[in-house]
Amino acid sequence: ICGSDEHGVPITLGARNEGISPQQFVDKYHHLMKDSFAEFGISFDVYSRTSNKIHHDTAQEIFLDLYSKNVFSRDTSLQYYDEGEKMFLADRYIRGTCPNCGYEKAYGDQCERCGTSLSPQDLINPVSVLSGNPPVKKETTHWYLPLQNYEEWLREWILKEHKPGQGNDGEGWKANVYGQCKSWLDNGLQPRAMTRDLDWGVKVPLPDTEGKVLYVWFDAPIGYISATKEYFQQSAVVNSQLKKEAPKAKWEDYWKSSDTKLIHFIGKDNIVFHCIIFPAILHAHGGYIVPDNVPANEFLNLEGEKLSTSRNWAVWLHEYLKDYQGKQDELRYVLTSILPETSDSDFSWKDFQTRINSELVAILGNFVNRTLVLTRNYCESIVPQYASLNDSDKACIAAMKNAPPLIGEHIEHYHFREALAELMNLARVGNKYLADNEPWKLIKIDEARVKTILYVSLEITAYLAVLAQPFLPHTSEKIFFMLNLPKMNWNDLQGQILPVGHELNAPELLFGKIEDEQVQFQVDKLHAQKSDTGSKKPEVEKQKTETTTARSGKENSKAEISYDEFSKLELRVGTIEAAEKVAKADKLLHLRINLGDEVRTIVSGIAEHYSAENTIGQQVCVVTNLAPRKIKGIESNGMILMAEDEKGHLKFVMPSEKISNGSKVS
RNA sequence: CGCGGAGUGGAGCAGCGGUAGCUCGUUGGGCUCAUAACCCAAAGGUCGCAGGUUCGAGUCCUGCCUCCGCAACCA
Repeated sequence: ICGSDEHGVPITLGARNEGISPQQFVDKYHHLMKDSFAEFGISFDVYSRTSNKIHHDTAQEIFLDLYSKNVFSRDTSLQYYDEGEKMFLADRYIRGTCPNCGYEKAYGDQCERCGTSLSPQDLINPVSVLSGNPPVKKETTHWYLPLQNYEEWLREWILKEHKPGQGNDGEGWKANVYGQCKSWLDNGLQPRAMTRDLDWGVKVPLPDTEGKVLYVWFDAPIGYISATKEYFQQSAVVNSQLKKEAPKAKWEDYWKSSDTKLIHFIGKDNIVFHCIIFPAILHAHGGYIVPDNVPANEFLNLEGEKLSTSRNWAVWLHEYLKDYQGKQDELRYVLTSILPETSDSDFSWKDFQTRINSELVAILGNFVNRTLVLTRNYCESIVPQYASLNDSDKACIAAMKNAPPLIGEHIEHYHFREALAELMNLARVGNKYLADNEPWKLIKIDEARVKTILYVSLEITAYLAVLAQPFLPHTSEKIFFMLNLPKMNWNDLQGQILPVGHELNAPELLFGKIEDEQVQFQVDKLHAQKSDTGSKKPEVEKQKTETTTARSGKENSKAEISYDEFSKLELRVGTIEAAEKVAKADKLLHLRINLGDEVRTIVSGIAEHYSAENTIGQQVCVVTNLAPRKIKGIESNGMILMAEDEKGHLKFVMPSEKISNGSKVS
C-alpha cells in the first residue's frame, strides 16, 4: 500500500509559486510518481492519494470518533498571523530560533538541528516565511491530541516490547529508530494541535470550523487505511465485472486483526510521525493494530552531496529512463546495494558503473549467459538428462537449496543489502562450479558428465530467476523467458524445477556494460542542471525541457521588482577597520566597518573565504538599512555584499577604484 | 563544551568483548563456454590518537584530533 500525501503545507506554497491551484499542482506530481513507481516495477497493490474522497471520509470519521470520545482538548490560543498575506501561519510558515539548541532557522513544528518537536509559540524571534515580516498573534481555536496521555502506553509498547536485540520473537526495532523514539519520550510529549487554519486539506468535520482543516500528519498516515479501503472497493468492482464472488477479505481484516503485521518503510525524517503520533491516534481510537516494525532508513547522498530537489541535485527517474532505456533493474540493483540501512550512504555514477560492470554483468549476467550458451552448444537448448551426482554437484546443489531460506531470512529482517549480496553469491557459486568442472573440456571425453553439469547449472539459473524477483523483477522475467518457464514463486522452489527434455529459448544478454562516457555525461549533466538559488522548479516542466545543455540563467532569477522596492535599499561603501573571528563559529567574522560618518559592527559569514587579517583595509559595499540582528550574541548592523561563484566561493563586491567611505551605491 | 553522522587494507562497507572480514580495485597464475567476462592465489590494515576497564578491546569507559552536513526539501 502506498500513495501520495497531498495535503502537505508546502503543497499550497508550491502551488502559489507556480500560480496554479493546489489540486492542479498535486495532480501533476501524483501521476509523475505513480508512473515512475510502475516503470521501475515497484508494484503496489494500490497506489492511492489523500485527495480522494474516500480518504477525506475516512480521516473525518476517525477525527469524529476521537472527538466523540473526548480525546481532544479544545483550546483557543493566540496564533501567528501574517497581516500582509491575511492568513494564519502554519507551523512550516514560521521560522525562528529554537529554544532548545539556539538554532536560528528552526521551523514552527520541529527543529531540524536538534530534532526537538516544537510549537510555533516556542520559537524565539519568529518570522513569517511568506513575507519575511514578524507575524502578529491572533486568536484561533484548535483541537489538540494530548500525546502526553499516551506516553506510558508508548513507553511500554516501544521501549519494552521493541527493544533492539530482544522483545517478541526477537523483533526489536532498529537502533536508530528506537533511540530516536526514546529521546522523544524522555523529553516528555506535548499536546499537538490536530487542526490547522488553512483552506487546503481535509475539512474539520465540526460545525463553525470554516477555514480549518485537519493537520496533515493527522490525515496522511490514515491514508494507509483509506488506501486499503480503496483497494477492496476496486477489487470488488473488478470481481463483479468478472462475475466473480466478491473477495471475502475486507479492509478490517488487515487493520483490525491481530494476525496482521503493519510495517512502515520510511526515511529517518519520518520516524516521529509513524512511531509516536500515528500509533497514538490508532490507540486512542481503539480496535486498530499498531506498527509491528518501522525499519527506517538513513539518508542517501548523491555524488557526496545531500540530495535536493529544489537545487536540482537529484537524478529524476523519468530522465534516467530516457538515458538508460530498459535499465530499471540496474538502478534497482545499485540502490539496493548501497541502501542506507545503518548509516547515510552515497550514490555516485562511477560506483553505478562499477557495480553494474563488475557485478551485474560479470557475475550474474555472465553466469546465466554461459550456462545457456553451453546448453545451446552441447545440448541443442534442451534440458539434458542428468546422471549420478558427485560431491561437487552435491555441494553446489546444497548451496542452491540453502539460498531461498537464507535470502528470505535477510528480507524478513529488513537486511536487503545482505539479501541481495546472497543472491549474487549464488551466481558466484555457479561460476565457480563451471570453472571447476570445465564442461568445455569434458565434452570431448565424457558427454554424460557434461549433461549433468549443465543440468545443475540450469537449475541454479532457474533458482536465480525466482530469487531475483524481489530485487530485479525485469531480469527475473527475462530469465524465465529464456528458460521458457512460466513465472514461478518462492514456494515453487521445491524438487526439480526444469523437466528433462524441456526446450529453452535462445540466450540473450541480461545486462550491458556502462561506458565511461556515459558516466561522465551523467556527472556533467548533474552539475550543469544544478541550481544554487534554491528556487523551486517544478519537475514536470523540467521533463519537457531538453536537459543536455546548461539552463539559461533566467530560470534562476527572482521575481521582478519595482524601482520603489529597489530604492528601499540603502547601500554604501565602507572600509573594514578591524576583524576578528567569532568564537565557536566556523563561518563568522566580527567586523568593524568605517562608513565615513560612523563605524558599524557587522557579523558576516565569510570566515571560510577570508581570514580576519586579509579583510582589514578592504573596501566593501554594505547594506546599511538592514534591520539589526543578533548573531552569536553580537548585534550585527548591516550586511556586506558578496558575489558567489558556481562553486560557492564568496568574493567581496567593491568599487573599481578607491572611493571615500560612506559613498552611496545606487 | 551548538547539533547530528562518521573515522577499519587503494575505494566502498561489515564486524560492536575472544588472536581482523566482504565487495570492488591491484599483482601473479589458470581457463577459453562466457559481455577482456570466469576461477585460483598473493600483496595490502599496529581497526583516527592517548589513556583506562578486562585474563582478553575496532568492539566498553574517559579525554583529544580529524572529516562531513548544518540546508534545501519533506512533512
